[in-house]
Amino acid sequence: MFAIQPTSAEPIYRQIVEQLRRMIAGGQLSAGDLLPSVRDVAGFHAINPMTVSRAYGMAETEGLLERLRGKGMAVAATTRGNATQAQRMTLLEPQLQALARHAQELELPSDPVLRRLGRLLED
Amino acid sequence: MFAIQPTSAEPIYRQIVEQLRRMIAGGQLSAGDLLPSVRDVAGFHAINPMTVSRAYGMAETEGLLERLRGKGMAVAATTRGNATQAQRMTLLEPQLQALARHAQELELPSDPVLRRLGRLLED
Amino acid sequence: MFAIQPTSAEPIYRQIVEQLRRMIAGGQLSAGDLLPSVRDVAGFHAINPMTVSRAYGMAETEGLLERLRGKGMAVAATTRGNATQAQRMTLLEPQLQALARHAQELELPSDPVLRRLGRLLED
Amino acid sequence: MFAIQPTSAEPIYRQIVEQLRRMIAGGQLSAGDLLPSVRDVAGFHAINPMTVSRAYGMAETEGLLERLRGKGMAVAATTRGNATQAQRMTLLEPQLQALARHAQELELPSDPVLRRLGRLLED
DNA sequence: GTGGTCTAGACCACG
DNA sequence: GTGGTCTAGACCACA
Repeated sequence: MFAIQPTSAEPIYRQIVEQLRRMIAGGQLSAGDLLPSVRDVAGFHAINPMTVSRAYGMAETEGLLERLRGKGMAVAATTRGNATQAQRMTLLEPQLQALARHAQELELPSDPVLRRLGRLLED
Repeated sequence: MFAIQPTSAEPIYRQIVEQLRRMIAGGQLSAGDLLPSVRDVAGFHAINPMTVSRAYGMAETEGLLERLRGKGMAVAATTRGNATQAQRMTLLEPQLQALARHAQELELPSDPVLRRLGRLLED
Repeated sequence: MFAIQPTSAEPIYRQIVEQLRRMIAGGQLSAGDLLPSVRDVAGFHAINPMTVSRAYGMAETEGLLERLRGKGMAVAATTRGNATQAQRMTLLEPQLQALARHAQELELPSDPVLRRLGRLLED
Repeated sequence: MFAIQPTSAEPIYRQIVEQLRRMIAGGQLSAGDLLPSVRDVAGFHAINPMTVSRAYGMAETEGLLERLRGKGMAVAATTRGNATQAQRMTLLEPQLQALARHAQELELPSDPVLRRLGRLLED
């Protein structure tokens, strides 16, 4: 369900929240879709349930999810969902800018960087 | 001298270390080059000297820099420097993979992502 | 817990790191062992928590320790631990050479030096 | 003349002062003996003349050396020189205690440590 | 409860 | 002038 890297410098709870944000914006998750339970996610990835709970809680605060009593968490009905392509590009912009800056610091020409990214995007 | 974003989630000292790593690998800094003093960097960016000192210290531990007693820090002579393009691509790989994964979660087609990155790389 | 001499010329944080290195190599600390918290060590020895934190951080960089998020620092699982006697002798070699050189500069015969060391090793 | 390790953590000036102290206590240097000039020592070891000068100055302050105008530095006449063996052992005691503690932390038995030191003392 | 980061400022070591 | 170490204390991130 989620791609989680416990070793990453990025905190686990944020990996989950941002992944949710992207999957909802991208339409992979639609309003009303039920999310896996805190216990399931925590058990599957061997992480602390409190961490998953916190991520769900923050996503709820943000309006991405809503709590369905007795059933779990679901994608919020109010979510606009499936944002326009331009809106989704905006979410990627900071990472694109950081990547470009780093490539320049490495004195890498555009071509190999674009080709490598193109290949990764095909998968 | 360094591009520092105090608001970023990435700690300042690590921003400096990683920037050093890239600039040395990219050849913008060559073995023997003297770095700006801790006090200069701290004053210029209005950050605490200890933060800069910590970054320099870690870069020294990593073998990127060496201390010239009484003169300051310099790019280490042992540094291979100016790594091959393939080696430099390796430093960018994790970011490329993360970017590709996020683009897919956003259900973005390759084309606009590659075009946007291409434009950023031209600057 | 740790033997710390605040008056020594050797910085406190390095005293801690090197002691960790020896105790792990010697098997007194085993992979997975939880270390006393930064605050405990700092309080016990009346030193600044940041000093301890710095020592732990360097030991982590060196691969001796690993951070268990929210639980503290533990001896790294990857540590070979309990090195062979020959490997442990290697860690002592520089000090042995310095001691021998100093004894010679003092024109001290081997015998009293060895006897004194022997007595100290019995404790 | 002096055994100097520029890479050591111990500052160069102190390496010189302590070596002087030991060689005078051990009788290898006698009252009146002329020391090599600052320029010679600095040139030979490729270190900063100011460092040597500082070491000589501290040794003078300590009463080990005296300045002979126009001739250079010499071992002070007032120096008791050639201390008793017990006095010289005292100068080695801190290092012996540190070594013993480290050997114990490494869980090394006395025997190999003493044998290795014995061999080094024979050279 | 853990550790991490940063600040402001002091003092030291070295050249 | 350089960097190194330490303190006291604040605030954050994570579990």
